[in-house]
Order: sequence, then structure tokens, then C-alpha cells
Amino acid sequence: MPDEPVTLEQVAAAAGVSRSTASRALAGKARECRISPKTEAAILLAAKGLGFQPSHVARSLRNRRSGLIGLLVPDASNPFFAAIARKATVFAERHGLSTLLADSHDSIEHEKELLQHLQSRQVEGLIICSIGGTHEHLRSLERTGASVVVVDRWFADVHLPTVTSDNERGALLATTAILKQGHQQIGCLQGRPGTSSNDERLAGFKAALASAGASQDACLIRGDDFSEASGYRAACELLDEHPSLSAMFAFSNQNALGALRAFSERKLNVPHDISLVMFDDAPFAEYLAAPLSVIRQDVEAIGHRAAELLIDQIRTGQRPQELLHRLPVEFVARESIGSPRKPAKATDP
Amino acid sequence: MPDEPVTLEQVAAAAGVSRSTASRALAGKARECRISPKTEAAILLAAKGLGFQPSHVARSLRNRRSGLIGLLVPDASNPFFAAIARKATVFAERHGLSTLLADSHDSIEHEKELLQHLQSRQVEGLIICSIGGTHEHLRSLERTGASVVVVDRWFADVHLPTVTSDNERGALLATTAILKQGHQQIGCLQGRPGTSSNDERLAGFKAALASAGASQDACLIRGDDFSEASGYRAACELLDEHPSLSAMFAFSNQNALGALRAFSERKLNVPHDISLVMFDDAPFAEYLAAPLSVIRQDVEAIGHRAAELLIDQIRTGQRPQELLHRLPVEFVARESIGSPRKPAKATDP
DNA sequence: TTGAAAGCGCTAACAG
DNA sequence: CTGTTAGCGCTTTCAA
Repeated sequence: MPDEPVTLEQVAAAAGVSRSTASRALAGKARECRISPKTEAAILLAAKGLGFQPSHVARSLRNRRSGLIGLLVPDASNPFFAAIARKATVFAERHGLSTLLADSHDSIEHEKELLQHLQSRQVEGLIICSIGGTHEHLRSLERTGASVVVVDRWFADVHLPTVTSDNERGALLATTAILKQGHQQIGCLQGRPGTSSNDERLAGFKAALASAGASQDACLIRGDDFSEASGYRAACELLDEHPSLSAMFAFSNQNALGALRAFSERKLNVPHDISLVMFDDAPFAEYLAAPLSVIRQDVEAIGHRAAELLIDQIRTGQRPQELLHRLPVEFVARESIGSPRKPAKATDP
Repeated sequence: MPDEPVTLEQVAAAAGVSRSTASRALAGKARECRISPKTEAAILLAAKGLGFQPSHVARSLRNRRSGLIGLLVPDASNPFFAAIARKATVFAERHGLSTLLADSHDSIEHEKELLQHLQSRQVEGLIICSIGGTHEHLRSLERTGASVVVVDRWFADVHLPTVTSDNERGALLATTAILKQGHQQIGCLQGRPGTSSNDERLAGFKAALASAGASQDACLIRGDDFSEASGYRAACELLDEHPSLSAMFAFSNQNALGALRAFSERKLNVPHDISLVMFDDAPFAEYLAAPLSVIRQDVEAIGHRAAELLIDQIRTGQRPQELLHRLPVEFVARESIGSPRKPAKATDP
């Protein structure tokens, strides 16, 4: 910013003392360093008068502490990550740390690159929502002993503190709720296969089917990632190939929105023609044509826990005892699960 | 992070050269500084071998450029600001700048405080979505000649580059659409009075009423801020006090959600019993019980323009010619505006 | 073609 | 009670 910032030097000069004294006084160490009240006052006055703002950069260099944490997410505009971002920044700020935001655009290449950037910025800690796929970079973080928290997804061979929802239980709850209504065939709109959040939900889905003795038809699982587009495609395929399908379970808000689009194109009514449950609650869910039953994850808590775990690591220099933090989820029953309609043509409600 | 980072010194030593030479080679100035290819290679090799990561902190101090921009928003988890955050970070990153995220929690005190923090971090530029209320701090930014872009809201007496939507026109469009259906009384669920985004929308609302010769009953304007709670309260009041009310215009997504809650409690059906339009589109809007007609603002464009304006300022050191950037909005007709129902009791659909 | 030296703004050990 | 000194890691004259 254009204006040459005021330096400690200038404050010291104005107060007629040396930099060290000024530094001490401004650091609130007047008592401790037995600085005379009048010099202290002079220094404080000079600082205020000149509008002195200590340089964090210089301080960082000297103290070898940047006072920065990094936050690396696949999509900062996704409400889930945005909520985490908020919690993290606020918590960090409260501990005197500022937050660098980085958005990997769902690309593992970007993720690695940004990780480098963040590291070269000397971040003291990192909250990362990794895309997954490869995770050498995570393992290397693990080795360096950096303060890191992995959020949302986890990786069996990466021993870093991780916070995520109880995905399997959530999916089990959702699927069970559907089965209870008497549905025989449930379409599954999955997210990105290979990610823990997806695979755990899938496991819960299958477990519920198994324990109900229902048919585990793998063909009823579709989808490539957590996007609206994937949800739409998956729902279309399922609807076209299995006209008798009476219920669907969407693994994300976006997937569900895609499904709703597919339904609306086909004039399918929820829950009359088809039932739907989605993973992750959203403010709008209860105002949809049919208020959606959902699995609610406590996003706030996830963000909070992540920040907490990170700050602890930074302060103690130690990884926490518990590495895997699984936060509970909750089934919220609304009106989107009905009874299976009578076997009939799929297009005319 | 625990591991002592590798310094330039070490790389230089390993390559058997001085820091200066190493610095030059690693800065890609080999040609320019006529460094012999073999020493260059040696340096690059050593750097790679040791996993050298230049210290941004040291560099910042030396170059007097932090390579940081600040992003100060009232609520990082609000999709609107989250989208802007994303655009800004990505754009900034592309220009070698990292983004510091700060969340003022809708509090002007926090806003000022965080602004200080960001400044002491030597940010080279700042994108700020100010709460408003007071804006001495903005005026002081104006004076220092800092690179700043104000987003979403603007302030008549603050001469800083600003990007916002054409709120007045949006509101005019929305209100006109309602009037065209024959509604006589339109409830207005406003956001925070005193903010430009609110007051401009209000102006558009009133202008539409005026030019249609409709009654401008100020009593039909309610609401305190852009939250769901405010929307709910406002809608309840309006509904209870004016049973003949047949349409509402919500100034934000949240306000609209609040209204929907009020409607649903009263078993009011949209658009049969009551019509609704909201400012700002949302992915879910078309899947609501009645797909909502909305005024769509181009959030991506706002974020993009803001980042662009900021980077330009940073590079040129100059404020742009045009200070006020008003991005166009669009009326998206869906199904939430119906004809006014026959005068009847308000509670039984 | 390379090195030595200075200094960005700050803090802290060590002297007075 | 306060000042002097050194140095965090890097870049950039200036000199060789």
C-alpha cells in the first residue's frame, strides 16, 4: 500500500529511545522489563501518534513464526467447505493466527501445487480437505511432523489427525428408513468412488440392504462424483433402466439437486412416484416440493473440531492421541419418503 | 512446522557457491546474469536435492511485497461471499498472490479490527464487503491510497472502486413482474436498512409501485437484515396484519427461506395463496414446492471483476477510472408468481 | 562470471 | 532502567 508504513525505528526516534526499548514497551513488557512509566507513556504516545503498525513480516522472520495457517479445500464456494472455512478462520483468529485460503478446484495437481505454496509461506498449520486419488503429499506431511488436520475424507495409510462424519452410520440410517417404507429397490446416487466419504456411505447403504435381506443389485449404484451433473446423469440412467425403481438415496446435496431435475423432467412426484433421501442437510431442504428427509452432518462441529485439533498441535508441537475423529450424524425425517407406488408405468404420475 | 526448513545458504553451500549466485540462479536469472551453465545446474540440483523452499517471509521483508491480499467478508459461509472468495483466491493465485480470509461476523467492530490485522500483515490489496454503518475506516483506506475494492455494498462518500449488482433495476423488474399479475398489495421483506444493497432494492420496489400507480404503503415494508430470522418475522407480521396481502418480495435468499417458513406454518400455498419473488438466485430455487421466480445476480462476475480491479490497482498503483461497477441482473421467471387470489380469509387455502 | 556486504523491520541476549 | 549488537533468509547493488 502506497503510504510508507511507520517503523519501530521512527517510533523510537520520536520517543527519544532505542528500538529495543520501544519494542519492549509496545510488547506490553513495561513492567517485566522495568521500563519507567514516563518513557513507556512516551513510546505509546509516539506509536499512537504516528499510527504505528508493527510489521508482521519482519516479526515472522525474526520469531520464525508466521502466525499463518493454511486452509486447502476443493471448492471454497461449496457450502460445506465454506462453513468449515468460517469456523476455522474465526477460531484461528482468536488464537492470533490468520488464515490463508486456497482452492484446489477439485484437482489433485492444484492441490499439490497449492500445498507447496502454503508451505513456502511458512504456515504453522494446515487444514486440508484432500481430493484424494494419490496422497504421497499427505504422507510426506506426515513425515515432516507438520501440524495438519485432514477434513472430510480420510486415508487408511495416512496417519494424520482427521475429522469426518460417521458416513457409514448415516447411510445405514437413511437406507433403513427407506426400506422400512417397503421399498424393494433403491437407487444409489453416489459421489466420487474411491473417496472415503463415498465408500463409507456405500458400505452403510449395502449393510442396510444386507441386514434387511434385500437384493444387493450393484447395478443400482450410479454416479461419478458429488456434483449436480453426476446426480442428474445417474438418476436419469437409473430411471430409464429400472422403471420400477421407487426410491433413491443421494450422497450429496448436489447429487440430490440433480436427481430432482431428472424427476421434474419426467414429471415424477416426490414422494408419490419416487422417494428421495439426501446426505447432508441444507436450509432449503424443508421447503422443497416435498420436504427432504436427510442425514444431517454437523458441519459446524467438524470445522470447530478441525480448528481445535490444529491449534492444539501448533501449541504443543504434538499430534493428538486420537487420530480419527468421527462426528455423529442424525437422520432428519421429513416428507420425501413415501410408500412404493403400485407397479405401473414410470412416466405418468 | 517441526522440520527446520532448508535455507538458501545451505543450497549455496551444497553447490559450492555464494548465496547471491544461488539466489540468482534460482530466480531464473542465469542467462541474464551470465551464470555458467554448470554452476546453474549444480545449484538447481542442490536445491532440488535438499528440497529447498524459498522463504516467502524473508522475501517479503526484503522485497517489501508480501504477496498477500486480504478478503474481508461478513460471513464466509454465506454462499454469496463464498463464491466471491473462491473467485478472488483463484484469480489472485494466478497472479502469484495468496489470500488471507477474514470473517467479521457481521460486526463493524470486528471489521475494523480485522482490517487492522490485515494491514499489519502488509497485504498488498484488499477486497472488502463492508457491513456499513460507519465507514471511517473505509475513508481512511481511501486516503492512504491503498489498493482496495469494495464489494456488494457501496458508500456515497467513499471514493473507492466498488462492484455491486444493479439492485434497483433488479427490484424494479421483480416488482413489475408481480404487479403485472394484478397484485395490488405487495409485502416487502427487506434486508438491513441503511445498506446500499437494501436501499437500492427498496428504491426499485417503490419506483415500480409508483410507475404503476399502485399504493405505496410504507407499512408493507418489514425486516431488519438479510437473515432467515428477519424474513420469517417480517413475513409473519405482514401476514397477520394484512390478511389480504397476495404477494411478497424477499430481498435475499435467507429472507425468502424465512418467508417460506411463515407460509408453511400457515398452510399458505405458493403461488396459489401467495406469490413470492426473491433477490439472488440459488441452485435449489427451481425445485421448491413452487419454483421460485428470482432476480439473478451474477456472483461469479462480481467476484471476478473485484479481483480484476484489485490486481490492476496493485500492478499499476493506480485507482481505476471508473469507480462504481454495477453488474447487470436478470429476472428469471419460474412459477412462484400467480394471480392474486379472490379476497377471502387468509388462513384457509 | 561470481562474491562480499548491506539491509528489509523486528526481537532478544547481553551489557551496561 | 535502557542501549548495543546480532541475526532471522533473502535480494541486490557494487566490486572484482
